[in-house]
Amino acid sequence: MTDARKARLGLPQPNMADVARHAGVAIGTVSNTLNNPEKVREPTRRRVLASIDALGFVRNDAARSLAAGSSDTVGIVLVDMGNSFFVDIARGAEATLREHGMNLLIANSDIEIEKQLSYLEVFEQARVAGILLAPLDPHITKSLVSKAVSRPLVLVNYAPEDAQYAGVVADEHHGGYIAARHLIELGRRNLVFAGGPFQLQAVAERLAGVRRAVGETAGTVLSLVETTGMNISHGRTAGERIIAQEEHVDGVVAASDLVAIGIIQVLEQQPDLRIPEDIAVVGYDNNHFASESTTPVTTISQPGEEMGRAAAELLIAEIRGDGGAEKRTVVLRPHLIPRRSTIGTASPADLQNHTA
Amino acid sequence: MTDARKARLGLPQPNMADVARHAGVAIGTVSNTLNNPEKVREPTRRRVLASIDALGFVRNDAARSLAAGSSDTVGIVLVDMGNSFFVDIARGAEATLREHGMNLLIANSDIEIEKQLSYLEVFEQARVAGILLAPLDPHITKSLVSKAVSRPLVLVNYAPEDAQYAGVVADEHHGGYIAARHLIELGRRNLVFAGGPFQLQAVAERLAGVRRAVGETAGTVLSLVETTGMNISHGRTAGERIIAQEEHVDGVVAASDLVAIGIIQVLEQQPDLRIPEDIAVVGYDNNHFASESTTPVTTISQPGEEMGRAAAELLIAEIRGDGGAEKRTVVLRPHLIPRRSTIGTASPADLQNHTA
DNA sequence: TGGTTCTTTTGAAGCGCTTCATTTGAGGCA
DNA sequence: TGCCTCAAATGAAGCGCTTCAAAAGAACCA
Repeated sequence: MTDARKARLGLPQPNMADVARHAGVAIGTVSNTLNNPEKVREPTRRRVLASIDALGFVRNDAARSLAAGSSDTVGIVLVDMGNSFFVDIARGAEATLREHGMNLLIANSDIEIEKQLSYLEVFEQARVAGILLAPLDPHITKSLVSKAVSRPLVLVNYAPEDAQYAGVVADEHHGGYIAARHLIELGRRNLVFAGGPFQLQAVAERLAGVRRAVGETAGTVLSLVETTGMNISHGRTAGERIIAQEEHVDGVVAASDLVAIGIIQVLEQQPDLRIPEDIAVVGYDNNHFASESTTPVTTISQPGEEMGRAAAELLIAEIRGDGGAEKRTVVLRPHLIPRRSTIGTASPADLQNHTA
Repeated sequence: MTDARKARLGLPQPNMADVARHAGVAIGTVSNTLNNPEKVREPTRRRVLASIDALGFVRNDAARSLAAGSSDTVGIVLVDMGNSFFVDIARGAEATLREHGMNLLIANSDIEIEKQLSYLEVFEQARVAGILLAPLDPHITKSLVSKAVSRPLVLVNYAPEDAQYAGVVADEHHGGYIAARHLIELGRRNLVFAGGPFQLQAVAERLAGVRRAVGETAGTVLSLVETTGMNISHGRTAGERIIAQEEHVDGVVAASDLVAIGIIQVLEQQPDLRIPEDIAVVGYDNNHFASESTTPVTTISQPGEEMGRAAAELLIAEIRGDGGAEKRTVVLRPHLIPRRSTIGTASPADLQNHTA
């Protein structure tokens, strides 16, 4: 059977015993050459490595992790691979894991809870070293997580109340704050916050941040335009409501880039309104097309990559850490990316890097 | 050591022997219950399943694939997770694999050859059942592939000349053809093909398709605007060249949506030019923002998901197939998605589904 | 009841690796 | 030379599963 497989693969698929024989050493020495090179004398090591090369040996990870009781692969379950935010998280996590000699395997659950569970189980079966979970909806997640996972796990983009798991989240409040600050610093005093529904936690927090900034500067007023969703058509609706407003609005904080784009599309059709001279718009999320649209949109960039990195760090600590270290929740700050929709054709250089 | 691990995980992590003991059967019976249920008598099976549930047993995949000599997981190496085309491929592959009870693990290589190699090796070490490789640049890939992979492998979006591997590709020629046909059917006779550089194979093929369509209809002329790249700024440059052209152009086939958007941005600034009445524009790739821009862009949609599905089918056949079945290359056709940039505000219903 | 056939269950033999107690051998010192 | 020490190398014992030849049971007929 095995021979049949070998034949089909066309290659002998040598194992450690073959390497050991070829190099004239014991099997344990081959293992040490690979895993504890400092325990093997230089010439011996050389010989073993040469044999590995000669035979084209690739160590069998299944056997390795079976024997060792653990693997050096981490799994991440992403809710939506179509969303660049999650892709950034994966990228960040991967970079950090790589620095620690570990690998990242990605599973795409496409918002379907069932798949999310199924992949959690795949990782569980594979006995991965740890799991990163980037859920979309907190509620759904909650029940998920406690299920079936008996492995180090870190939550990304979701703050667990029960300190059972470590987590990494973005500081939405701060994002709203710096968006509004940016407008205020540009001299705008009549602001609108557009997006919704407000009961979405992220939206609520962004709004709170905006409110704080508005409250800090006397003479600034804020009105709200609540939408039922966060895509372009919702943005258009919001735009029309903004135009219809009695007072002259000179600054808009949109809860997403799509909403911002929709608003801009409507505003641009008004012959007497110029962006940003008459009205400046800030979006949120740094979607690809926020920078690609006719009027590039100033936006709040989620710290996706940093979140991924931080999550990986936490996970590694948890994997290494013997026993129950406290489960921390790391909060990372988004930053502002100034573009034409607020600063016009001015050089963005002097406004760049509002990372703090 | 193992006990320490168990303790740290907080759960006993029972194995098959535990289950067998608990159910009062032999270990082989537990295995059969899971893998060959038809070989186990109903009551016995029930008892075993009950025990599995009671103990919270999760089978160890490392041991499983070590013993069985193969796993039921397939790996895919994506060059660019930020590109929705590749994400679609992964989605399609995943769907098909799932129907066959297999799982898909995604590795993101971010255009870095080194990472691509490294993940190929990870999959190799993990002894995955097979590998899907979706490279970006054919040249790079060629050397890559033959290296280090002794496992069923299917190439997506790259047609291997040497029939060493099966592959799935999109029919670029057809894409160019239907883009031009669409314009011709709308009565346009003075076309431009914009994009480049022309030595990119995909661009060359799309252009060939356009040429064929133009050649088929008497009275239709085609001029070329070659760009040095395929993003929005290249599109703007192309747009200016189109405006400068002496003859009146009434239809444009752009080699990418970004180029199309750039062109549209320039054209829209001409006061006397209306889109699509005076000039219609077709893009390519169905990028997200092609549909989201102010003037939604008619585009050729790559059959990403179908390609993923087809690739998975091929791979499964190869995994199952004993011995060297011929390595096929499946060619899939893209289809047209009509939007405002060519059909204006007309209902797209009667133009939809130009899938053939 | 005994014999025959077919179904179900059993459990030992690996799969290829890591681990670690043990052995080997080199080097230093008297 | 002999003895001791410490570094290097050894190889047997698992890790948890699948497999499969063999044993046990069930079902049937004479």
